[in-house]
Amino acid sequence: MNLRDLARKLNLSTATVSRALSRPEIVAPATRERVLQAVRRSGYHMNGIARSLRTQSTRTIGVVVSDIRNSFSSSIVKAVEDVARVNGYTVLICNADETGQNEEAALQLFIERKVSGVIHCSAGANLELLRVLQNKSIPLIDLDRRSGLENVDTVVLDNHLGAEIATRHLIGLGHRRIAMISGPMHLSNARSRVEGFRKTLRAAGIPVAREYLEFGDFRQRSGEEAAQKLLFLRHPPTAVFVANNEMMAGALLAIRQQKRLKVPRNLSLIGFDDARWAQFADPPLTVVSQPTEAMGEKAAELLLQRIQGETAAKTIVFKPTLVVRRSTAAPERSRT
Amino acid sequence: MNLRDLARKLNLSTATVSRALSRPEIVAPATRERVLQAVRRSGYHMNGIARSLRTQSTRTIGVVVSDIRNSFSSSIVKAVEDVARVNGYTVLICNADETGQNEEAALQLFIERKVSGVIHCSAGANLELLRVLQNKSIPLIDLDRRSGLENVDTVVLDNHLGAEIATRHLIGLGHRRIAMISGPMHLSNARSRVEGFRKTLRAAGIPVAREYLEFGDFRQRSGEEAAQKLLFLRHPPTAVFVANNEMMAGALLAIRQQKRLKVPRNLSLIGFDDARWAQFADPPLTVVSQPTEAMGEKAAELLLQRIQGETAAKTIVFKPTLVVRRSTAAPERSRT
DNA sequence: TTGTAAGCGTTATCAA
DNA sequence: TTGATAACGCTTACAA
Repeated sequence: MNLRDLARKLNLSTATVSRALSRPEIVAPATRERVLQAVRRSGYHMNGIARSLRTQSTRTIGVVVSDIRNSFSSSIVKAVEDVARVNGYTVLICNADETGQNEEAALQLFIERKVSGVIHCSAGANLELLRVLQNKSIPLIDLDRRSGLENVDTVVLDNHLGAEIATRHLIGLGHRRIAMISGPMHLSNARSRVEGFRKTLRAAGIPVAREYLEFGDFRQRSGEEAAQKLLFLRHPPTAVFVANNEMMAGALLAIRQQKRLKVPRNLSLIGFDDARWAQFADPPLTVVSQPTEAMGEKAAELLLQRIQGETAAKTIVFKPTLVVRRSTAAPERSRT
Repeated sequence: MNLRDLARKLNLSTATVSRALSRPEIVAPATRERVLQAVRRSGYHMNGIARSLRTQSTRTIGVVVSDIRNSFSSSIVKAVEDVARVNGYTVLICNADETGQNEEAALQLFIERKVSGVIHCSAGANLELLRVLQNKSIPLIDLDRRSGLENVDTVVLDNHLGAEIATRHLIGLGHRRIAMISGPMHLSNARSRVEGFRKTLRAAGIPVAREYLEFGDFRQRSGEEAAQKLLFLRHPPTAVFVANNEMMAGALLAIRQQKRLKVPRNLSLIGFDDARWAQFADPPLTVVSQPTEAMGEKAAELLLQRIQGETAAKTIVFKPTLVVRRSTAAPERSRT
């Protein structure tokens, strides 16, 4: 059942039926009703593919998230979908699973599927492919992680500040042996967090020991391994700043294996991103919180503006806040 | 840049170029190479919309999840996407956010977008719309929750058994005042869990008090409210079985507000679905675990088979397991 | 207000 | 092995 069949049944032209459905106001009320009734009765459904081909518009926005199982991504997806929905757009979601290759596959897909715009959290995809999108003038938003592309709308957290807040909190508590479990340095957010960490330590006159800086890949497993190394150091740190929530889960796992080790008594722990479980954890986690949903919303809004013709590339930077719970405390006297 | 342009540039017909790209083996090696090179050079990308229109196939599978922020959904999405990818399919995800209306909107969208098949976790959508899909012979899988449709592929957990396991665990510990926070009764999984709970209590000769059965909507907030009611009962329960992880988060919030109340000393708590955070919670949560990823994979595989012509509707039932952690214990002597 | 007909970018049929 | 051409189902000039 397509428009033609419907038109034939009603003794109308396909043009009229099409108009009755897409722009009802320009068709005579009587015929409009006739068409609408026939649609209901016959169970006709528009072929969106055909329409998209004809109008050269899919009203779809492609989203690549870095890791769909990370609650950060869920929040982003939810926020984006919500604003897309009210604007009559739909969302095509792909999971990069923290690998640039998957991200590239997703972008490739978006090109073929002719999405109206793309929101993407870089997992390290090649810039060339992103340039292709730009050349095809597919609006693009960098979210959470800067791709390195010039002249692109960007929605990020002030990661440097986030790391600074975390580090200062630890220093303020009296820690001097402070370690960090960072994300991979090819990601902008990881870089900023490391930088904020380093600068803050230096500003406080605390040397940044090489062995106190571990690099993971923002996934649980790497957090576990990094924590393990840190714990077995000759002079283990008294506090660890973990740069994302997945790695924090891993770190918790590693720490739990050392029966003797109690957080925060023997080790303070501060995380990045206030996942819902952070407050339920044992102990409740002190974290740097980011306004995840707001970031997702903003990205979607920016993208929609771009799609509607806005040309100036904006960069929006959100501010993190410190949420003090019970995983951080002053270091033990005995160990200092 | 489209096929025609490319063909012109190469002095070939569009037909040949098309073939060189879609079925390279039926075109002369020399021309094939020529085409492939031109594609690389010119940065040509297939128009998937046009192809879909022509071939009447989108190779897209639509997924409606009940609540994208629930980690259960993330796992499903990840699993489905993974098997879709290796089979050359892509995934269109929609979030029902536990409301039938959103679910219906998603299904409507899937019809228009001509998805090859649908996996859906019912949030209570009208059966009529699902029948429309069936009439259009769009393969459909019920996942986690039975829609009530007859003759449909189904992938579910043995929820009755899950509730039985949970309840028996509590009874075995010595509890007799056992409450349950259930999901909404219009969802099949909620119904089965309540049924399993009731039957197990009855079998143990424990009366099922009306005020010990609270109904939420599978979201955090409702879990919090339900727990609150339970806690303020004249004779509060000594154990609570919470029917999903979101409501468990809410219950934890409510319980935490009663400073005096310690889990499991004064109250045992058992959850449903072993979300990653359950093991990090304070105390680590005893839960009924379901093989979430396996369920998602199976659903995707079943759907793919259906798309490829399989006609028999299968029902796959996965088995839950008990994961005992530290949120359950024998009831206090003094309160019994 | 409605109808005619072209065209969106592919693939598939048939003929060369 | 390749080419000419007709679809796929819609929207939109333009004409009536």
